[in-house]
Order: sequence, then structure tokens, then C-alpha cells
Amino acid sequence: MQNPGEESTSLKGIQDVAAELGVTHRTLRFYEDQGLIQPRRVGQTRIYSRREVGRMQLILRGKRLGFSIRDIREFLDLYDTEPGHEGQTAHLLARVRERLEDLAQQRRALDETIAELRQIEQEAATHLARG
DNA sequence: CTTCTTACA
DNA sequence: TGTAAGGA
Repeated sequence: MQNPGEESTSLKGIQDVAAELGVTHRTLRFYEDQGLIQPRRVGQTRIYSRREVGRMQLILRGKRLGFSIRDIREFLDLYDTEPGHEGQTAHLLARVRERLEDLAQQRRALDETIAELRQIEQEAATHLARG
């Protein structure tokens, strides 16, 4: 509410943050339940600072890249625990490689499916052409 | 099972 | 806001 100009205000309500990030307030609450974010409370109202919004952006990015909520929570926990440390980066690297391999496997599966469909396509087209 | 969304109390 | 229910 009360947020006309809005860009200089780094303290936002759930609806503002949700709109800004393109998610619903329920999604923000879901992530909160999952322990990914911990917005401050002023009474019962959640207040999202730039830190929370920043974390949300990281969460959304992790999601885009195909990481699970558990993975993302681990990343964030490590970042909180040992910011900029080797262990953190090593862990990230390991997960990224896992993800890359996962995607490579999916690509192989896709290629197989496509090849199979093309085969059928060829046979069907040939069959039609011959009458 | 995971990740949300919708809806109702 | 908790939660059931449902979709993907």
C-alpha cells in the first residue's frame, strides 16, 4: 500500500515485492515457510528490505536454472554462513556441474526422441508418397 | 513427491 | 493466515 513513487523505498510490503518480482504473495509466503527468506515483522506485517528482495531474486534465478528449493536454500545458507569462502564456491561448482550433467542427459533423451519421431515421419511420408 | 495457485473460513 | 485441494 502507500507506495506511489516506490523506487527509493527499500522497505516494501508483500504485495509490492510480489508485484515487482512477478510472483504472488502466496509464493513469498511459501518460500518463507521453506526457510528461504525471513522478512522482518512489524507487528503482523511482513517488511521486505533490499536484502530480502535480493535473496528473492537469487531464489528466482536458481529456480530458472532448474535448482530445487532445497538446493537454493543450501546455497543461501552457505552464503550466510561463510560468505565468499572456498567451501561455498566449491559446493556451488559441484551443484552446477550436477545440473549441467542432468541437462546433458535430458538433451540426449530429447535427441533420441526427436530421432525416433523423424524416423516415423520419414516412413509415414514415404508411405503416403507411394500411395 | 515438489512447487505453487486458488479459494475458503 | 492456515489449510485443503488441485494442477503441473
